[in-house]
Amino acid sequence: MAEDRPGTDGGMAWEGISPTLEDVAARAKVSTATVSRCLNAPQRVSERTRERVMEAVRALGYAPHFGARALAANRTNTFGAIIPTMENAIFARGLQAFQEELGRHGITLLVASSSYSPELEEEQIRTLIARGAEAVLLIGQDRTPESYTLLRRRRIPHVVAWTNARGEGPVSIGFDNRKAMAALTARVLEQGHRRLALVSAPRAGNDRARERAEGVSEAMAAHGVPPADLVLIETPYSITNGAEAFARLMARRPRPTAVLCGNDVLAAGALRQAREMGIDVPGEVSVTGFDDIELAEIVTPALTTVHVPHRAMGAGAARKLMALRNGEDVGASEELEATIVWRESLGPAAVG
Amino acid sequence: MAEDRPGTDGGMAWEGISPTLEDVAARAKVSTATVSRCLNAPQRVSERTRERVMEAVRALGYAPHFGARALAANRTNTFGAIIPTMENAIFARGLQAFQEELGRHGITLLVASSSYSPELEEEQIRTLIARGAEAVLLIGQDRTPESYTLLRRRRIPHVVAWTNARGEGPVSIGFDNRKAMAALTARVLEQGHRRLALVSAPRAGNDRARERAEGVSEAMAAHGVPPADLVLIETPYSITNGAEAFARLMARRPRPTAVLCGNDVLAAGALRQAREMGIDVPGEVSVTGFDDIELAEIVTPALTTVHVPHRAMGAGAARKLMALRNGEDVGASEELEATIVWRESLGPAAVG
DNA sequence: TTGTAGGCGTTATCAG
DNA sequence: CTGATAACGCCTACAA
Repeated sequence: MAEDRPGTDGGMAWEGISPTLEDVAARAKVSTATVSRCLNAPQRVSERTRERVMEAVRALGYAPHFGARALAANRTNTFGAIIPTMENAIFARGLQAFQEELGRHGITLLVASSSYSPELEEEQIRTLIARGAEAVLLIGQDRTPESYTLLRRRRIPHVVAWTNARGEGPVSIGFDNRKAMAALTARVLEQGHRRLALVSAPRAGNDRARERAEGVSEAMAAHGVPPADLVLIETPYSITNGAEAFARLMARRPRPTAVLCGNDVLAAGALRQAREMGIDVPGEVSVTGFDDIELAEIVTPALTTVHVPHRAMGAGAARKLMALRNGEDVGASEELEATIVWRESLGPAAVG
Repeated sequence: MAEDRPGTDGGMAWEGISPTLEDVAARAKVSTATVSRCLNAPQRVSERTRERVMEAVRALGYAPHFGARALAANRTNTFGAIIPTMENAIFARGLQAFQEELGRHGITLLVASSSYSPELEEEQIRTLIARGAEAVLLIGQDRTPESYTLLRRRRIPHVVAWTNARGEGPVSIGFDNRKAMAALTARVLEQGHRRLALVSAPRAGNDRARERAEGVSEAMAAHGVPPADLVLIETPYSITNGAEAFARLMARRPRPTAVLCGNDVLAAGALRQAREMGIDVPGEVSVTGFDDIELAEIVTPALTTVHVPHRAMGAGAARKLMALRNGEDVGASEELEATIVWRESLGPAAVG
């Protein structure tokens, strides 16, 4: 049963191996060049031959070899994105919008995650480049200098999102984390809270976390509360970690009356722990989040948080990158607004 | 400043273009073959030359061209996975485990999402194949016949997860959706509930949803409750949809006393709506979920749900695929256990 | 241990 | 409109 090679026999080609341009050409009795044209510039081929070729393509189940195409044409129609994590939904909506916008223009997205590690991110950048990413979306500003060197050397357009970078450096599209967190903190202070705690993500290698923490201090100072009084716990984003951090905070005497969380996931964990400990939110303690993901309105009590323009950032980043790839100018960085969403988890400070 | 070409000058290479093996070879004064060996089989190169080569690699920031490598070596060390959606966390944990297991063996993962559309999935399969995926993870059993044809023709190992497929067809690793849902329904019935409702994902093209619905009917029949009495609403997985479905159910007279949801996300929506409508759960109505994602223990009341062995499926699928790719035999399909997690959202049926 | 050279599947530049 | 043919960057016998 084992035949030799498919060769140019007009019969059923041997199944089991990826057909190539040559196989299609043989079956359609044309040259490989013509097949290639049928696929890439159909209008440059006569109707009759095109039909014959397409028929052969279908019959053989032919699909062009991506690597070979990248090699020969030096283009891939592929963009890359590196996000810190896929484990929670923080980046899901933004990435979805990014993807949709690219998809509309026939561009494929390659996603990698860095686990909040600059070294890992540098590695991922290398991988994306090797795989032919023509443009790259990055989150935030903290990364190794080599990461930027790599991208610049290869002339690969890149944009940083989830942050607002003034001045030189890469083009950014995002919001001012410090300003947003300061505004939220101001609201908390206006409710009479003076003993504040912040559950932050580890700030090393995470400029968003750092800026949010700075925002808290800034607002405290502006309201005449010594920033040094802030109780700060660093812990990676996860519900469990949020719960643990909250428990530790509640063990202090005196207790903080407001617990600000670096994002909604930590805040959800804090709420779970509060319920478990029988602590009333916001009656005894207020809790706030950051991001306004769907989770924020599901939990009880619903979270007061900062609404981040996820979709706008994702779509905007896609448009900027496509423009850059096409050699157009996209101007300076773009600042979007983050707004405060007041829900039930923030209330007035208890007397005393 | 514009030089001609980098050539073999020993000085600083011209920055701005991706260096190739040849560039590295020139700088290290060896042949391209030696550089290639340094990268792929370091032990076959003398210490001295290897150092020189690696130094050149670093200096030039060289990274091998993925496409070229795939073309020449006919291997990519890349696996693919197609999941129905990235929008909610249903598949996050399983995929994470899948990825970790692959990463341990130096394999890169390409992820695509099908939006629960068999046609889109077929398209994604083509794309993954074209990009060199050497093995593919799929979710569930419903797909176009062509999808399987494509994979078989190319001899691409594939495994289906999140389901348990007996008999012929592709190897599977997962749990029995029907059995799990039947077990959960039995618990509900034992609590005295007789007016049941099911909020399911659209069953067309989704065997897991179909089997779960069948499980409900099966358990009802076994308990002497006419399956025809089941009120069924189909709606895509999302919190908002879950909330809307719940509202519609509560508008019926008589109301169902237990609302089973096809997954935790829908159930979370139902709970939100219940709170909004001032309906007590489980006092007036019981609600159950499916999946046991983190969300399930965050919501109020915490969800009674089916714990799905996400991580075990992901890791197991990775091991099976790697074995298959290496030509080993992996035996038949593997059935894992899904267990019921009893939390607060399920209680006894109100009298009357 | 190292170098030479052919080929992987595709695109693109030429002639016909 | 179609067909040769030379790249593209890398791997791998095969030779030295």
